[in-house]
Amino acid sequence: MTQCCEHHPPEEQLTRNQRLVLDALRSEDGPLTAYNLLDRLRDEGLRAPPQIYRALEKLVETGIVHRLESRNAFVSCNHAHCGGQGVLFAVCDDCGSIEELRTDAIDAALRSTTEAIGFHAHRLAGEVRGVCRPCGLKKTAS
Amino acid sequence: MTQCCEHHPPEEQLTRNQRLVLDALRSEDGPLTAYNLLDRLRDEGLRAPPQIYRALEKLVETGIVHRLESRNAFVSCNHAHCGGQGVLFAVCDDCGSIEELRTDAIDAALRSTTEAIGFHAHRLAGEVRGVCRPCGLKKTAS
DNA sequence: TGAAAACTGTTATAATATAACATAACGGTT
DNA sequence: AACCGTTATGTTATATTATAACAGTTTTCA
Ligand SMILES: [Zn+2]
Ligand SMILES: [Zn+2]
Ligand SMILES: [Zn+2]
Ligand SMILES: [Zn+2]
Repeated sequence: MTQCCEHHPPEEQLTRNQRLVLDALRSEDGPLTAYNLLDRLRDEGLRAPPQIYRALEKLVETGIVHRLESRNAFVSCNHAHCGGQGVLFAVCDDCGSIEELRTDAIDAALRSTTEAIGFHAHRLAGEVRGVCRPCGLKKTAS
Repeated sequence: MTQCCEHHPPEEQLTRNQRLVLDALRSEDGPLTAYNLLDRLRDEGLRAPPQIYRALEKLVETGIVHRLESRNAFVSCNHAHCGGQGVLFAVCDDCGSIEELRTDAIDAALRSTTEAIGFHAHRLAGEVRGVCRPCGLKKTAS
């Protein structure tokens, strides 16, 4: 969370804009788009898209924040991603909720798949569509 | 390729615009963006983005074409995806080449990961970043 | 045949992201 | 302190990606 290993720069080194963006993402439990963030941070002096995108770029690079590709949105992460594990979201087709999964169980299978074609895998990024537990229960109830 | 099972509508049923877009994608070995396609198909009478996006929507829905999220681009597929297997691309960080992988080997691990949280998974969509075989060989050579 | 559904063409606009440039703050060296 | 390279910032303008909305046409099929 704070600093799990030598790979991650400590959060204290974040710049003002990076910190503002990160805090905004943390204070939200779902994903936010760059323009959502811009709206929320205008009062703090962030007025133009590049300011947001630059902060996001750095945060994503260090793995504190992930980009949710299918929605052009960003979420803060409280996993570690130390050894270079992947980033995988479970996205509910019914309610749109998302949850980040650990890829540990998948990594071995993934590796064998890529090795078969001589591809040297670094990390997986993906999304699983499906139905979350609450939505599943609602369905069987009805 | 043509029709592998009852899930896929036969390609003969594609409309003119869908066929034009599909053929354009097939004639290219890499991914194309919607606007790339628009440029290539202007002479065939496709002049506006919605015409391209609508065709793509249908093609992606039926699984003949995939969307490469990290690039906002589209690629034709020659796998089957019958049982609802996922869509997974290996993307080379060095040369940008892409290759579609089968997800069979990782489906089980994925399932156990999602079941652990009560999520009922339908299908995976993702990308593995890494280094492709040719680029790997170039590196060790140098 | 005749209504519903799907596809088409078109214009306009929304939403997402980056280029380019000028300035300011930071960090280490002399 | 003065210097210099690097990184971060603010700003304007623009590029890129995607959809809304509407009118007309074709296809499907009861
Ligand atoms: Zn994470
Ligand atoms: Zn749900
Ligand atoms: Zn495929
Ligand atoms: Zn390569």
